[in-house]
Amino acid sequence: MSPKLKDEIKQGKPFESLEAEVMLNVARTADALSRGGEDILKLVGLSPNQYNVLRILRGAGEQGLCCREVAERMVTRDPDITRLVDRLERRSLLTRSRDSKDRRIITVRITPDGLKTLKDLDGPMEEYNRNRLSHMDKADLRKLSDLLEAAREP
Amino acid sequence: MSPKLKDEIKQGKPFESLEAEVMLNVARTADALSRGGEDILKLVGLSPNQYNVLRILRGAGEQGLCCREVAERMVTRDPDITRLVDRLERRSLLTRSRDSKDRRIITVRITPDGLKTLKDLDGPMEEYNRNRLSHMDKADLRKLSDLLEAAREP
DNA sequence: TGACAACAGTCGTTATAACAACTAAAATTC
DNA sequence: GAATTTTAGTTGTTATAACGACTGTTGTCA
Repeated sequence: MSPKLKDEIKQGKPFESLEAEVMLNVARTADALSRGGEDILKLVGLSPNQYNVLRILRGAGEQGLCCREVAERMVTRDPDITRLVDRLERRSLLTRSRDSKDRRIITVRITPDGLKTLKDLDGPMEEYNRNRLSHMDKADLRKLSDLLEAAREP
Repeated sequence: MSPKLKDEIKQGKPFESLEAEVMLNVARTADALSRGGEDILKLVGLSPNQYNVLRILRGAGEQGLCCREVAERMVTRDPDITRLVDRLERRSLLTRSRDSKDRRIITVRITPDGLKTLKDLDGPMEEYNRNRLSHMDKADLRKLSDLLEAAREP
């Protein structure tokens, strides 16, 4: 049975269109692929969004970023950066400091504790990523990645 | 600049691997594509999961489904079907009834109100799906859909 | 048949997401 | 340069998601 037909049966009705099929498959696949990573994050008590913020801050380095910049770089939007940052600050994984020039701005920086937490996760996460997709060859992975970027373009 | 390099800069660090890049792109794309649909659902006060349950029940027809079956067919997992169904029942979009043979089972069925709600959404949702992906040709959409299914296979 | 395992669903609790109104500071405009 | 708009972030509230323990029912098997 074709994979498409299998999904039609699962879903209980045929796809309205190819576009709808893609929409559904993107959502399904995102959910399926994210599970393993989330399980790893649970071991250290981080949500996917918290992990994402820490990685963004690691990338930003010592100068840190303001809340708005963090929000813009997130994989999935989060309308409540304030409290997301709150929780990480409480756990000493990052620091907040008010900018002296523009006093509206709060600069957020990762701490050594935050860096250590990420470092502990790097290996397991990368291993999971590789294993989870090890059944696909490089060419298909490259193609998939490019098509995904194209899909969200406009 | 290549799309890949652009993402590296956005993310603040290079990808560890092609697999990690795919993981990230699936998540990013799922988020980006889902926004428009969620906006449409907000107009009638449904969450994506609630909408998904109603569509599953429409597909199931008059015989309905038990909670476990609904959960299995969902696009994204939801560990709390009970209260998801609670909310829809309170709004008279579905009904619950206990199976007389196996008294553990609760059968869930969509109501005329539920069907009407879905019917009102069909047009706008399908239009959004088509528009959102209208910049891609059919061959690429087909390829993308197939690669996504392959990715979540094992 | 009586103990035990498996299953279907519920419920209590905590944490997080979503929505909207709000404060404070800086930039614009007239 | 006072009034307005924009920007950055916070906070209050409600709804939903996540986690785990729990109840009632059926199936299994010694």
